[in-house]
Amino acid sequence: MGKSLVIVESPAKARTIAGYLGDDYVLGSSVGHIRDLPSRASDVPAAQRKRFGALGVDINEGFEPYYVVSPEKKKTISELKKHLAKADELLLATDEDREGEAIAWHLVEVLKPKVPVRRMVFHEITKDAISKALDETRAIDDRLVDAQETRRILDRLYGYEVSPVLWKKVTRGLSAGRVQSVATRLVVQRERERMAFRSAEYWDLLATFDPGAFEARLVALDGARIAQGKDFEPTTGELRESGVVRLDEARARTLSESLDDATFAVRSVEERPYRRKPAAPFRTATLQQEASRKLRFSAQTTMRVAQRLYESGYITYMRTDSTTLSESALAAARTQVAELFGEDFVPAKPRVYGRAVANAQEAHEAIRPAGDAFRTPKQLERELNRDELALYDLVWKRTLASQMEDARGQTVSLRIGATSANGEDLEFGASGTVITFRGFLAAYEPGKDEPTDDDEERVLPQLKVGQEVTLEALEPDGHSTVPPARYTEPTLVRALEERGIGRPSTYAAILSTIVDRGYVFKRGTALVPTFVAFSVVNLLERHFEQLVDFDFTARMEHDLDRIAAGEQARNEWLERFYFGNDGDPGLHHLVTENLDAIDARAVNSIAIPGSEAVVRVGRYGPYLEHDERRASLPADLAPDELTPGRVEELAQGALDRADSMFRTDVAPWCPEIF
DNA sequence: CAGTGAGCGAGCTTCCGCTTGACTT
Repeated sequence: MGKSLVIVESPAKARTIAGYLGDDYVLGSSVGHIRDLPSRASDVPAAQRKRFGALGVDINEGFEPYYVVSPEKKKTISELKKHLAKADELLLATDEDREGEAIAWHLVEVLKPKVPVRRMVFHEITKDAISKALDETRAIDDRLVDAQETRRILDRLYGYEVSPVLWKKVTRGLSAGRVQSVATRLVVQRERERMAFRSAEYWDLLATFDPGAFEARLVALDGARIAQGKDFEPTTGELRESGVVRLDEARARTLSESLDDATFAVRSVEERPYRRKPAAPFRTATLQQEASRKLRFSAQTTMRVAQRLYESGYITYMRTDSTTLSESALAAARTQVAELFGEDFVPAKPRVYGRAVANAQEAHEAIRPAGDAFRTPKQLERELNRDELALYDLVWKRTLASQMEDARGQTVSLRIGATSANGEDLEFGASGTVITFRGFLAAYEPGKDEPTDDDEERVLPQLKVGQEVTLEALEPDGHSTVPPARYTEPTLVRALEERGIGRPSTYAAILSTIVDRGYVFKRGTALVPTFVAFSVVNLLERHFEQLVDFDFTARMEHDLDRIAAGEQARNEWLERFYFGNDGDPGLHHLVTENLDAIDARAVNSIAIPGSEAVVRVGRYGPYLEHDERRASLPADLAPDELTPGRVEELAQGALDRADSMFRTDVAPWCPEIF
């Protein structure tokens, strides 16, 4: 008698909470969303099909959605109904964010409870937080539900209206969406930069001095700074700044030889304190980044392993945008740091990390070891497999480090001067860091995408101004500038997260989507765009510019907040997006009347910098068009590898093999395009 | 009667975000 049904989203969470609540409570889980818009018209009953059409939204009647319960969810719902029949109260404990609020609302709509319904929310799974949540229940926030529904409908309209444009103008089966199209655009833009990149060569001198056999580089010649990589314009390879000296190989060799009899003396010693703070505890995006750098896990692997750790009670929830630790977690971390490293490593006050991300909803804690006392990885060696243990180790170390003291030390910068045989003044520079107190570094060193010399710990000898040093070795050293690196899984996720695009639950899925659609392929860890991606991005940039603007989602989020606050009407907002107003044509117009304005041949033509040839994307894939001739392109060719030289080679290859050579004035590949 | 081919019409592709199995490889 008198039992309450508590519904959460995750079955694992239900199990945990059941332990904190007494026998008066029955736990159920929705296993995520329980209803959604139909994915195709045939999922809508025939009688409703005319009204809701293929969109599942009645665009003429207040953008009313038609929701369907998918077959896989029928069982979940019947189980919840069974529990509800025996309960005399329903507590909706879905996550406290936009999606969680909507799930709660859908549950009420579908379960049609006859007993009182209350909404309860908590952001951490501790006994205190849950009992407090029981005392502070509220009603469902209908405005927040409105905001979620608006988001859902916007994504449906965008995805289901723009994708067919791509089928008509590029190739069947393609897709566009608020998230995937921006992700694809980022990857394409980076490749365009690489294609436009012109390398520059520059030289300097690398000296080794005694005492200490330390290395120093030539930094100035007659008072002018020696050019480094960052001084060159990426698209021209030209020097950006005029007061800078660029050395070529000959000059570097001459300079080197002119120092044979020179004396070298310390000109300056600059000592600065070094201090470095630990990074915040993990959220989904940073966990994916570090697991990629340190464990070489894909985003998908990281999430799969984290899911297992979460379900077995080793870590807290892994899909989160929050870096907050609960009070009990802070205490656990501080206690363990004191035990393992000593009191010196515990800061006077717990460290607090602010909101790290745009559009964070912070419905959960940071990702950390579960429980009120953290188990060490060593204690778990027998129960976890290799991948699980490695990921747990990462989470555990990062959590402890986040509650440890700063690393402290000294940075020393040296300048060493000499005069060449030709009377030129040369200055060499070296810097080193000595860490005197390791602080958080004792537990955890953040990974890097590309290791650099600067942040290596390097010890320089104690030297005084005026002191002479001996030249042990002197080598001219050549460098060339490199194009911006391609995105990898974690760097693309970071770029999206920075712009508030996508959610923790979707980061890994976004990567699969753009790969599955044939927009991106992986070469090692690098994400390489296909020529089809270039076509799609061309089309979207030229004809749906505002939709692929990098700030589109941020603006949407801002508007959804206004809807949630009751400052903006849902229908007005959707009306404007879809049907437009003053000057803005709206999406509907762009995908219907304006369709003829999209020149398929133009968007499917990709110019090759420095070459007369163009790549065209046809129904059967990309090919090269050059001098009225066509040549097919190898499927694994990266766009930036299509240099003018490679174009010649491919064109020649096509000529040599008459069977694969074809003329441009016959056999149209695609009626729309040619 | 069997095989071929032209012509026509119908159906399909697609979004984001929440959560796990159930499934195959």
